[in-house]
Amino acid sequence: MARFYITTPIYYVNDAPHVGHAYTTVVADALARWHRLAGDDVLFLTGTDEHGQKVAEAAARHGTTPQAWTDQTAARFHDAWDALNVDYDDFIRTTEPRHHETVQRFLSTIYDNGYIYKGLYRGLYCVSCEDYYTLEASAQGRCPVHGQLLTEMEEENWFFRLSAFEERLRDYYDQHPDFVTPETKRNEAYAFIAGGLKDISITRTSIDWGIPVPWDPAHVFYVWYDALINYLTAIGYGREDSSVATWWPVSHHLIGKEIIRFHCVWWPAMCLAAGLEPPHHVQVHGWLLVGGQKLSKTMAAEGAVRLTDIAPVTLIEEFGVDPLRYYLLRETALGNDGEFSYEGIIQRYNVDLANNLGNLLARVVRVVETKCAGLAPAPPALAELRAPAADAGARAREAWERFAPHAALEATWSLIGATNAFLERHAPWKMEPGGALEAVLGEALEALRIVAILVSPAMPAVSDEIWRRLGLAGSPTEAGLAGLAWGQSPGGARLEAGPALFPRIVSPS
RNA sequence: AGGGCCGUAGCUCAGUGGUCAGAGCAGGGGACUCAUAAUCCCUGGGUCGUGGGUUCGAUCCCCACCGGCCCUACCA
Repeated sequence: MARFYITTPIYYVNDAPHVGHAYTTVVADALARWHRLAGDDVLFLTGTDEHGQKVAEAAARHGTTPQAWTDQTAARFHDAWDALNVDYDDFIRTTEPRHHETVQRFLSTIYDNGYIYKGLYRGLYCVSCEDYYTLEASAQGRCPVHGQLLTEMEEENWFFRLSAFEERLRDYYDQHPDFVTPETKRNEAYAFIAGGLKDISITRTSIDWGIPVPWDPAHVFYVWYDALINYLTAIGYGREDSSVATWWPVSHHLIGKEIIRFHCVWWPAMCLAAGLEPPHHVQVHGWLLVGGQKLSKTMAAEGAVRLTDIAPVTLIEEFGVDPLRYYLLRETALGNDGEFSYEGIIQRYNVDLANNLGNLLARVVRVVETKCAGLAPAPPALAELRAPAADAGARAREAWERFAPHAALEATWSLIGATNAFLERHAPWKMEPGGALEAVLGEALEALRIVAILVSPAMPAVSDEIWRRLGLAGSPTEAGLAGLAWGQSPGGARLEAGPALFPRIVSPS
């Protein structure tokens, strides 16, 4: 049996869940659902990143402990994913004991292998940013953001010998051309490696909200160092090695483009340092942009846009869970930046969902009601829609397998379009009762049954509802990919009309 | 500031070293009335950011510039 291990980044708890987080998570969920549909053994992991200075400070500001603070803030994330019908298999929090254990094992191994040493971190510090900049990153000794003079500060830290892996990383990239997709992002990571790697500081003494360094308890690991390792914690690294052997070779990390360096350079190097193969695949996606500007905290603070303030729940209330999921998956090609707008959601909703899909179901069910007493005719074996259905299924399958949900949905909608056109050609509403009429309607119903399956990774609830209204036994997920084959409707089922699946949105605000 | 990605029809985006550069939506024309004023058919021709260069020939290759964005010890 094929296996599929998909991860999202773990989200930093200080952020409130916003549309950007939802985007990544929904994509991962849809991919996981597709693979389950295909009968694969799937492990879908998401979670929260809970260490670091910012968290400790936020907790202090709220007059509570970091642990109590993260208990609250982490809850916002799994609540959001529940609201979005995200069916994750595991939700990891970096404050969990299992994670501490794995991190210490993993980094001790790297230490034992000689890739961690003590050094002096010297950096230029910006008081306003509360952050360090390297000399190269600074604007002639001034903060690139604030323009103030930077002060030089230094700190004794443990360093990871990243520089030792330049050659091995290049070899790995050369031997695994699909390690990072899409190709432009791969090139970006590769160019960074080829440009030369410097050792990086991986511990802090200035804070204590982190995982202690086993061999030097005065230090805690820098957040990113412990965060990346969550992907191994969840599969039992250092605790259940057989599970690592099962899942690590089929691991897929879904990440946003801003964290390419961590996942495509640091992380594979860390794995190599620990004597582990790098992850199997990293899929990078772009950003949702609003009016050409990113949904960032900085912009929000400046009042330019406030979309990070848009909670997924707000959009769910306005459009429904599945329409939102559909929009996120369909609107932009994974890997590219995409435009995010209310107008865009409304258009997708009205055109793709209400007019094409919802209306198709409504018109077919209506004609069956009036002409066939509401009983579904079985599909004919010789059918015009058989080829378009097979084609849509094949294209959708190929698209999901190459992490292209937008293309999978586009393929699915080609079948919906073909079915609407088919109805126009035959005009069953004008036909006399009889075999010919039943054949036409049977065909249309069969196409809808297949659409219900194809649409299930993106819109699970809608998929189930279509299935139910078609009077079919079982469920689309139970039918699986085998259910895509033409001619499986038994016929004779009683259809249910029901209210509009997607009532048109008439007057957008 | 340095490194990187991107800039294609009104909008959102595909795409290729060379026959007329594509799709969806919007717009225009027609058909139909089963359906959520839905559906179906036809249609419009955009200096492929700007200026150079390489080439027999570039939107796709190289350089510069302009604009947007990402990274450079927060961050999908």
